[in-house]
Amino acid sequence: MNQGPRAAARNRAALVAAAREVYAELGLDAPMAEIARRAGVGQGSLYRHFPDRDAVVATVLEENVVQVEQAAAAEGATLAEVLAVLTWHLVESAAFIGLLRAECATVRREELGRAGELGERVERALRGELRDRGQLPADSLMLAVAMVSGAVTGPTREDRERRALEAWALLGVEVGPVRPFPG
Amino acid sequence: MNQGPRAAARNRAALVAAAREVYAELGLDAPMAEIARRAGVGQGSLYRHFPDRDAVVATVLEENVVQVEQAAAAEGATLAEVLAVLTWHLVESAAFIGLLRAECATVRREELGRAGELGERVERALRGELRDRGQLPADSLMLAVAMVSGAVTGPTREDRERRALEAWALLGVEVGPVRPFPG
Amino acid sequence: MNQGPRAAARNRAALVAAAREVYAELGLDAPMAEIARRAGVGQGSLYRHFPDRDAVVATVLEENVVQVEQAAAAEGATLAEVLAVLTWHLVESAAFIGLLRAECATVRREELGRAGELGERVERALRGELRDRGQLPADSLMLAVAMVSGAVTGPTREDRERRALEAWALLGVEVGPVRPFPG
Amino acid sequence: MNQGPRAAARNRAALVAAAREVYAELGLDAPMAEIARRAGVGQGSLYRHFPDRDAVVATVLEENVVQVEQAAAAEGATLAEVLAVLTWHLVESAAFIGLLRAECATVRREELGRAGELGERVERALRGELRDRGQLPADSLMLAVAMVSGAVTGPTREDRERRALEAWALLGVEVGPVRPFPG
DNA sequence: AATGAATGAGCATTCATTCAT
DNA sequence: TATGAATGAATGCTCATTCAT
Repeated sequence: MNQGPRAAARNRAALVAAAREVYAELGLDAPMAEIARRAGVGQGSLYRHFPDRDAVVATVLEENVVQVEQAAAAEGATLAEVLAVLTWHLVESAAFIGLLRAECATVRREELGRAGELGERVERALRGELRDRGQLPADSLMLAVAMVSGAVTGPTREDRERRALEAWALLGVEVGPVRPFPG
Repeated sequence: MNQGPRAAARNRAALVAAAREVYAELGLDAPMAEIARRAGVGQGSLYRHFPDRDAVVATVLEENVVQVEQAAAAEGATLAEVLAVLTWHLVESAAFIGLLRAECATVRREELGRAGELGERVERALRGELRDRGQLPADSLMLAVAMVSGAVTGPTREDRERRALEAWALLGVEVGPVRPFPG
Repeated sequence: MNQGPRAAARNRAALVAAAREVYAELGLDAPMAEIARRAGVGQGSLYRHFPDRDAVVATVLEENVVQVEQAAAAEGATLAEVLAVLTWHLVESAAFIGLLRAECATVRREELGRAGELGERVERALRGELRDRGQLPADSLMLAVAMVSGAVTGPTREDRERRALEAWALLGVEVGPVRPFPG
Repeated sequence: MNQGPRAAARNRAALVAAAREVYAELGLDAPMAEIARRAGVGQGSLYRHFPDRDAVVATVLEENVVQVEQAAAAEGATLAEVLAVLTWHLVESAAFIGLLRAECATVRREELGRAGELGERVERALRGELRDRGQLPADSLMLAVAMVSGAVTGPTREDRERRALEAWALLGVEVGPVRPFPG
């Protein structure tokens, strides 16, 4: 089963994918063992790739954040499009919801580790899109994002997407078709 | 340290207060032992007063919900006033935030036990206030509450209250002075 | 609810009866609280009447033993009759089974406390009956009793009685109609 | 103290041996921690090897049962020889006594988990030996085993073996020299 | 004498993390 | 580098026993 060094990158990717799944299903305090199991690697390998639990969470969030940044950096991106990507990640990833709500939350702060930094990167990405097009005052944008994050609950993907869109509508903010980046 | 049976009611109250504090600081899955310790009683006493963890959570939430219901039932109550009471509890109680966000959440539902019922009681209380005065479509009210719940983060009481009020403002909903019930 | 000193004897009797029931249903390590509850008295009263768990067990067993002794002391008692009373108690009382099996058992000795003494009293009662009538060598009688005790299992009273009688039959020992003393 | 994965099989064996000892000394509801301690491993390791308490009990009993089955399956086995092996295990293992007595006991059944199945396997093994040679009616064989189980008490191995043999003698059943299988 | 609350040790079980292989 | 066993510190909960009333 040990496929040697060549498998290292593959294993890491499998771990991140497994972690994303597991966090979505069981929440952010899911057992580490479950992540390793679902990635098909030993627990030791998990800890070789990530020093501790926070590092896994941060890596999962990193991917969410990077996609939002990429969407924002894309040629001719509109705020509606960037928010659509952000919304897609909210719907998919319980961890991402936590990030955007809990940036400075009093609760479970410790579990989010580098959350502050990641939250700021989301904010920067959105601010860039906001120039001159604001449907919302710039300072309110992250608040709106937190509010939508609060609304994204429900057992199925569809429930969560519907609620997210209703929430944006209630804020009077237009959002493009919800999708990952690149589409 | 044993102050005898006379202290029973006092102990129960201390446990609820301690639980509220602990939930605010450590989240809803805080150790039971911490609640007992902070209330200054043995763990056994905690379990005498509450059969299990859910009962403690439910009791804490019950108090939040009852105040909202009372505010709604008060003579001449307006929606703004009821939302003000609800907002006060959001600001004070991490558990209450969880209740209003997670009513149908996919994750950790089990930790909220009777949450569904409590969430419905809040909804009923608010719907009663909404007749003929709706600044929001009735169906959107609970969604709006969830959104504001999502916004209520921050290390201090003041942070959280400010963010809550900004969130209501962003939704265009008027809210009275944030306070418990009765004032 | 406190009916004063006059109720003391009544309470004690209720506790013994409750203990007998509880031991039959839940085994000898049933919670003390369950006994008090079923007797309708506070736990404190249980501990006023009995210094500790062993004392309760011993008292329950005492009553079993006394009936066997009385049956043996009765005018014109036959071994078959005495064994019938003993068998009745085996069928009714899980604790009594334990006593007769575990007199010197390596297991759970501690729970039986005065068991040795009680076991000897049963033996003396039976030996008295054995004179000149022995279907069994005298030394084997207590062994036979232990063997029958081992056979008395089953979910219902009827199951247990049937098995007890089959066991005596297998040993070639005649037993009268199974009944308490006095009938 | 951690001797690494190589010790896994050794640890498992140590756990089973420790469990057997502990059950013999303290009964089937002995603390799990005691088993781990006596095996010289952490509690976590115990739970790695066995998912829960029942699994430990079942494993201990499984070994007893398997030896009886093997003795029965051996070329030219006689009932006396099979019962000799069964008797050896009764003398050694308090858990095995419990199994054979409690197959349908009303009390603590739950602690035996798969006991029913194991008890049936013993019965099948014995029935196979019984054909055409019956000193006992077939239906009485398991009752006789239960009876002997009831007789096997006493602080030392020698006490228990002597009482077991006396019990079989009282039933008129011939038993070979008490020994494990293979001898 | 009765009550029932309080206590705190004890137990099964889980899980993050370390480590020998 | 990968593995998965070992570890031991929590954690929820139970229960015998004590004690203020």
